[in-house]
Amino acid sequence: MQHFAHHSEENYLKTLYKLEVSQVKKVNNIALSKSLDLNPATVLEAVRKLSAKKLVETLPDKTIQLTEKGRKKALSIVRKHRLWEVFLVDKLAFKWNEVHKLAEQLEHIESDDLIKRLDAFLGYPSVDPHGDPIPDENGKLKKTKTQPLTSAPLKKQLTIVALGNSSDEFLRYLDKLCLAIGSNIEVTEIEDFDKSFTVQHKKRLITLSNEAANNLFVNIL
Amino acid sequence: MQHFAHHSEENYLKTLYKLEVSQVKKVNNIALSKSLDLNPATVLEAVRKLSAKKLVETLPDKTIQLTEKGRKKALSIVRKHRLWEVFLVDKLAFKWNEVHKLAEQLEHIESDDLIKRLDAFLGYPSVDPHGDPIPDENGKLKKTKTQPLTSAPLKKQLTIVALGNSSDEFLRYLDKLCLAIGSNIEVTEIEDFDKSFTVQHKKRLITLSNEAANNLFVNIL
DNA sequence: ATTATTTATTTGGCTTACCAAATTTATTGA
DNA sequence: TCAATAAATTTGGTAAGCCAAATAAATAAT
Repeated sequence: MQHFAHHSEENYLKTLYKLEVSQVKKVNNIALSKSLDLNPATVLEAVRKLSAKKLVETLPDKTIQLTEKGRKKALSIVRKHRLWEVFLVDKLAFKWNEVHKLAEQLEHIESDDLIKRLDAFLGYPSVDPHGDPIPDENGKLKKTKTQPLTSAPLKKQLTIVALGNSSDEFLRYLDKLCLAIGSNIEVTEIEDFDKSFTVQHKKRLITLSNEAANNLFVNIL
Repeated sequence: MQHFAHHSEENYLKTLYKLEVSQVKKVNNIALSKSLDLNPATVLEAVRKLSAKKLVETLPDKTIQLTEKGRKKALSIVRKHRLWEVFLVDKLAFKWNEVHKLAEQLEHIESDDLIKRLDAFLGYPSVDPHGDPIPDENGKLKKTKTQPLTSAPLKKQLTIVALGNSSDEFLRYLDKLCLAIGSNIEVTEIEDFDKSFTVQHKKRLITLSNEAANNLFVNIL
C-alpha cells in the first residue's frame, strides 16, 4: 500500500472546491478534466470512486459537486495549503508568488497534530499570503466582509486581504512600509484635514494617504 | 506522470544507505527486502531499475550497494529528513521520539531552495534531535569524533550528540537545564576541586557534575 | 426536425509498484 | 558428495492512475 495514494483523491476534492468557490455554475466532467488537466476518461473513473466514498455526487444533469463530507475534506486540504504558504512566506522568506507549487506538495502531509502545531507556531493566521482566508480545524471559513480601509471601523484589528491596485509602485511602497497581504493593522486615527490614515502595525505607527487607504482592502478579525 | 513516484526510489536509496552505515556486511536481496518490508521479487525488480539508472550496483557475489551517485542522492534525502526533524522539534515542540514518521513524509518534498532556506531558518544545525549528523548540501558528512564532555577541549563550540545514560532521571535533569541532543555548548571552566564543569549554553552558564559531563557525548563543531 | 457539435461513456492499453507461488541456483551441513 | 536449506529469479497477477480512440447520448443551431 502506498501512503501517497491519497494525493490524487485530495487533488480532485481541492479542485472541485476551487471551482465551487469561483462561482463556476455547472462543473461537469469536461470542466473538471480541464481544470485538473487530465483526460475525461480518467476523471470519470475517479469521480465514480469518489461517489462510492460519498465525497462527491453527480446530479441528474451531470453536474459534479462535493457532498458535505467531501467539502469538509477539501477545506482541510485548503487549510493545510494556506498554513504552509504562511510558513513559507513568514518564516522562510519566500515571496508570496513563489509558494504555491511548494504548498501543493506540503498540503498532502498527513498529520493533524502537525497542522495544529504549525498553526500555533504561525500565530493562528487568518489569511494566507495571497489574502485568502484559512479555514479553521472544523473546516469553517469565517465569513468576512472585505472592505476598503477607508470604510473600516477605527480601533479594530484588521487584516489586509487584497489590494485595489497592484502597480509596481504601490507594491514597492507597501514593501517599504513592511505592509503586505496578511498584515494585521488597526486604524488609530483619521486626520480631519486630508482624511489621511494613521494605522498601527506591530507597535509601529504608519501614516497612509486616503488614496493609499482606499486601495487596501481589509477584513475585520 | 505522478509527481510522487520518486518516493519509492528514494526509500530504496535511503534504506540502502542506512544499512551501509549500520555496518551490515553483505546487503543482499533478502536483507534489503526485510529492511524495507517488501517482497523479494519487488525488490529485485526495483534494484534492476536503480542499476539501470546507475544508482546502485550488484556485485558478482550479489551484494547490492550504492554507487557514488546513489549515495549522494541518499545523503540528500537523509539531509532533508534530519533538517525536518530539527524543525519539528525546535520550532513545533515535538518530542525527539515523535518526529521520525513525519520526517519520512517531509523528506520527499522536492525543492532545493526550500531546504536551503529551512537550513538557514534553523540556524545551520549540524545534528538532528537524535544526535545524528546532518549532511551538507554536497552530501558530505563532517567526520566527527564523538567524545564525552569530560575529554573535550575548553573554549570550543561543542554539540551534544548522544547520552551515555538515558535514565528518566538524567533526561529530566537535562530537561530542567534546557539541554538536549543538538544543544551547542562550550566549556568555560573545569573546577579543580571536584572536576565539575561550567558550560555556556545560549549566553547562560550551567554547572555540571563530572558525572553528568561524563554522560554527555559531544562533537566539536 | 435534422444535422452538427459537445459531452459522456466505454473499451483497450500503459506504467508503477506491489505480491504469491513456482523454479532455479547457490550454499551448507552431515 | 549429496540432500537440505536458503537465496535469487521467473512467472503470472493485482490495483491505482493515467491515456487515446471509439461510441453513444445530449444539446444546439439552422
